[in-house]
Amino acid sequence: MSFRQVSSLEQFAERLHRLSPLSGEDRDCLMGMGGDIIQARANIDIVLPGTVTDYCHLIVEGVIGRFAQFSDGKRQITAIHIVGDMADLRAVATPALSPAMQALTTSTLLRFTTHELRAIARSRPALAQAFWAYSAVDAAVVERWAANLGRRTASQRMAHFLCEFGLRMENAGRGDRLNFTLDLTQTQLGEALGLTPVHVNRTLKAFRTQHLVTTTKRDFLVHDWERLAALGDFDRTYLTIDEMVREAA
Amino acid sequence: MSFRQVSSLEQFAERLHRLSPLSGEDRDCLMGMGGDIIQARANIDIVLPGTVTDYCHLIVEGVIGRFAQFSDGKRQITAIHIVGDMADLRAVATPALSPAMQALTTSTLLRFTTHELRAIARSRPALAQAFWAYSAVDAAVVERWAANLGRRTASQRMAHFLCEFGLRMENAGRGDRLNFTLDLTQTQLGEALGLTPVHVNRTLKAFRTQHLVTTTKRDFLVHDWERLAALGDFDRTYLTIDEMVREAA
DNA sequence: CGAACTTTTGACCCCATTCAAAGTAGGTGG
DNA sequence: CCACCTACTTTGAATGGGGTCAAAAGTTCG
Repeated sequence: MSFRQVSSLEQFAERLHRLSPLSGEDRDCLMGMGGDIIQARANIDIVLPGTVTDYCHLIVEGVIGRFAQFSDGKRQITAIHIVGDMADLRAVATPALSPAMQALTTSTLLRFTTHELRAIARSRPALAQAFWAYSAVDAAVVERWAANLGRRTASQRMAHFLCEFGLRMENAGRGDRLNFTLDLTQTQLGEALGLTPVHVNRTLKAFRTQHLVTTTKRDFLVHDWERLAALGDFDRTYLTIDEMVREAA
Repeated sequence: MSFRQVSSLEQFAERLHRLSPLSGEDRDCLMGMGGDIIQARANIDIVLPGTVTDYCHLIVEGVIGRFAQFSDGKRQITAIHIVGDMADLRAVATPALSPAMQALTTSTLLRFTTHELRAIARSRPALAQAFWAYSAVDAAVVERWAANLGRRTASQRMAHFLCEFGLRMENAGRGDRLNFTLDLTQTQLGEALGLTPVHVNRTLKAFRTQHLVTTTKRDFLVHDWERLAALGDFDRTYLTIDEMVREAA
């Protein structure tokens, strides 16, 4: 495996460990998994809607989106994943429920079989526990996002999204919450926010004129995090859960 | 324990078993759990937003809603639970992430400690596996709902909701998909659908004049399931996963 | 039988969509 | 290096779905 692949797998292991302590052996067991490398250009579907796959996907490079598709062809992106995320770990628990996924930028993934993951979960209870906890955090993020989609205006959704994405990029070691690359087209952003591309554009423009953020190409510079977080009603708790979980344990 | 309490716990055990086979002993272990009885009238919060609880809640009677609350006080209901549902099982994996919950009607709950559930999950891998699968199904339902909130019109959301709720009532043995009681106020319905009470009313009125459904008080009678499902882009797959999971295994 | 919720309806407004077109890269081949 | 193509961003004008405000008509229950 290349450095990048090992490194993203290590990130995943580290995240699991923070959620639920793993022994050195548990960790070795994870790192010893055999996976296939998958490359995908932007807008390529990695898992088609309605498909049952026997794989889980770890993001090595790029941005990928989980989505639902409607009969009119429209898509709603329900989760965004970046380096170090295992995008569809819950498929280990219920293979019939693997979500549809799409590469949003040129991406590299490491693909593992649900079979292998289930096997190591069976043999190592600490890993099983950590996997479940990881899925639970993912579910909480989606739930929070559902709330945003239901009740909030375009700028509130955008603000929340920028806060969340910035923090996650920071956690993944790709810039910080005030300065990161959000390499999506405005159409893709619209599919995540439940807005039309046109309105995404207008919303961003408003943010710029209010001096909330500056964008050069797709690099975002946040000028006033407090104001952005207030606007988006952003509560960092649900993202920094790793720490809370440890305290509670 | 009363008949009702035992019966709802059995429903929960049965559901787990369909997701991931349990032995008789696993089942006994579940049925042997000690829980507190909780009663709550409509609109009472069972778990306050932002609270960390050490409990999981099984619905014995009534309808309860999981929700997120915003700083302006508005709420978005992210999941609805009825008899036999364990509403916040994922709290076993991550106690810090127990969602806020509210009784939507007068309800009876059976409350278990996450500690006890975690203990039996640790001692019985089959149960741990089943718990994870149960949480995964819950997450898939929430994800589907997020998609609806993001991209669909009021009538599409309503149609989808009625289809889903009807099927779940049928599965729980409370009427069937064409004929069930949806005992929520239109305000509560609005909080689930991301709509104002006024617009919920108008949407229901439209359904009535189109002869999609009839409502007497809060009893719903669906006249044309096919049309309702088509309107809501309802895909039953994600709810009848129990069967699919068994085929895949 | 009155007080407090609900459901229903009407009138008006606004946020976001739709439709349309111009401007701006980025990339490819001649 | 320019011409051209395709994809993305930006802006304008008109439309509409759902929100807001307000009030009346049912219900439920003490």
